[in-house]
Amino acid sequence: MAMGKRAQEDDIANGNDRFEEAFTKDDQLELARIEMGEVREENERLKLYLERIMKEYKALQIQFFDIAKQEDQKQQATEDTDTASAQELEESDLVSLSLGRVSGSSVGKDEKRKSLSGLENKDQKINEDREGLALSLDCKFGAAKSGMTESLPNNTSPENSLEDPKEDAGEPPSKVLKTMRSGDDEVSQQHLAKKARVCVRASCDTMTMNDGCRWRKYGQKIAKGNPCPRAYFRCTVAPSCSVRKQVQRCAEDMSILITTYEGTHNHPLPVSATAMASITSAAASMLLSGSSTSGSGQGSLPTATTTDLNGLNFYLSDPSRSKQYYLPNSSLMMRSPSHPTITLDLTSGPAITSSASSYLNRFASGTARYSSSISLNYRPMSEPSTLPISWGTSGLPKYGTTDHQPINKSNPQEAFLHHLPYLQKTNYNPQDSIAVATEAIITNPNFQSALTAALKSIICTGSSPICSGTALALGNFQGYSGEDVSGPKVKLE
DNA sequence: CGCGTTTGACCGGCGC
DNA sequence: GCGCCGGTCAAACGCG
Repeated sequence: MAMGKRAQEDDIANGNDRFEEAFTKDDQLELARIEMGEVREENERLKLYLERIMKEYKALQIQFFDIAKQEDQKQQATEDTDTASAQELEESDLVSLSLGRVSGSSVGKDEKRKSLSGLENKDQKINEDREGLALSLDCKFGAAKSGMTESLPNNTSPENSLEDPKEDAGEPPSKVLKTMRSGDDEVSQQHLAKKARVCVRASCDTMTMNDGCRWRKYGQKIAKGNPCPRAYFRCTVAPSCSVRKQVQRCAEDMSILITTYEGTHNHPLPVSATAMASITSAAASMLLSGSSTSGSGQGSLPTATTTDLNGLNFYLSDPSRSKQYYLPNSSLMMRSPSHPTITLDLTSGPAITSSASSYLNRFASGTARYSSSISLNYRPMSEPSTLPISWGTSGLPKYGTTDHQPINKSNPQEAFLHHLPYLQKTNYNPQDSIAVATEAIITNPNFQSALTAALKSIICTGSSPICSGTALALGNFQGYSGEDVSGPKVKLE
């Protein structure tokens, strides 16, 4: 009997254990369900946003075609042979090919179009895996698409190339272009891609701004209007890479370094180089797709527009129309009218005294919107404390390999490369990522980048803050080949 | 010796 | 046509 009693007690104890075990399991299940529900809700929200944007896009598309039609008729009627008209023709090519450059009231419309077409290009692979997402989708911008694929400075391609080198046709887009349209358009597209430039302004005390790439200096000139010499660099990561950059100090504020990138990388980039590539990529894609702008409503800038890209501050100029709005004293940027240039202002300080800088400052103020989550200020190495602990002392992420390119030994002071702005995101809260990303979708003119940010933030939520933060800050994340974020398991229905 | 920088020469586009 | 100017080339040079 005693045995039986003990056995009973044991049974009870075991029963309690099992009960507790079952209870905890149920609890976990319940928690998981709740989490799933939350995720679903988020997905639903995103879905709604996307649907709304698609609706707007379609409406704008219709309007755009009407406008384009009218413009064509006008041009045929007023065809002229002087140089001015030649420029206009070039512009019209831009419009017809990349669905971008449209002046006046239609700018805002193009913006979305471009954004979507860019999205189509960039996130195509992702979209293929997501039936419901259907983002790009029906944006059949024929030539525009081809223009994007090619012209999107590789900036995207470098990253893409890490994922899928096959897609990286390399810089000369001619192959891609050949798939669309013929002769003249092809030429103009190539011309456009070749001329597109992304100008980065950053407060920097060193000789050059280290962007992670390896550069070889091939020339130096004293440009008119600026006592500071302009240095010319060529990418040496790959012999065939034709990417070039110009580095020059701002004549008005010697602490500001102006770096202008031109061309597209046709090779995988080192991890440390994907940062600037991502930024310039988004900027260039915006530029080449004729983007516009959150700034359009702020003032009357007939030829210059601005926009925020994930909080980054872009200043877009259309030199083909007029360059007078472009930093007047910076010969680096305004010299060549045939070079559409987009300026990314990473200077946080009060600025420069030129009239144009007031634009930059004004637009910079718009960036504050995201400042709580993303720090965009470029800081020199002397402020290591600003880096999240998760980042190594070098500023490099600790995940992945150490496969970054060695710093140019000729410019040891370039070590601050790793302090690229988007890495500075310090107060990142993963739970805010979705909210921020969705806000980006709604407000960001560069839909492509915004959407990527949203997806990546979702994908990365729950993983390391680095992942989330970086993804959020980056428009393109493909460069981080070490992280398996390219094969998202998240599904947006 | 290899790699990168320096620097004067050269080329081409553009405006007058 | 000419000159200006930005951009590039390539030989010379420096450095490790």
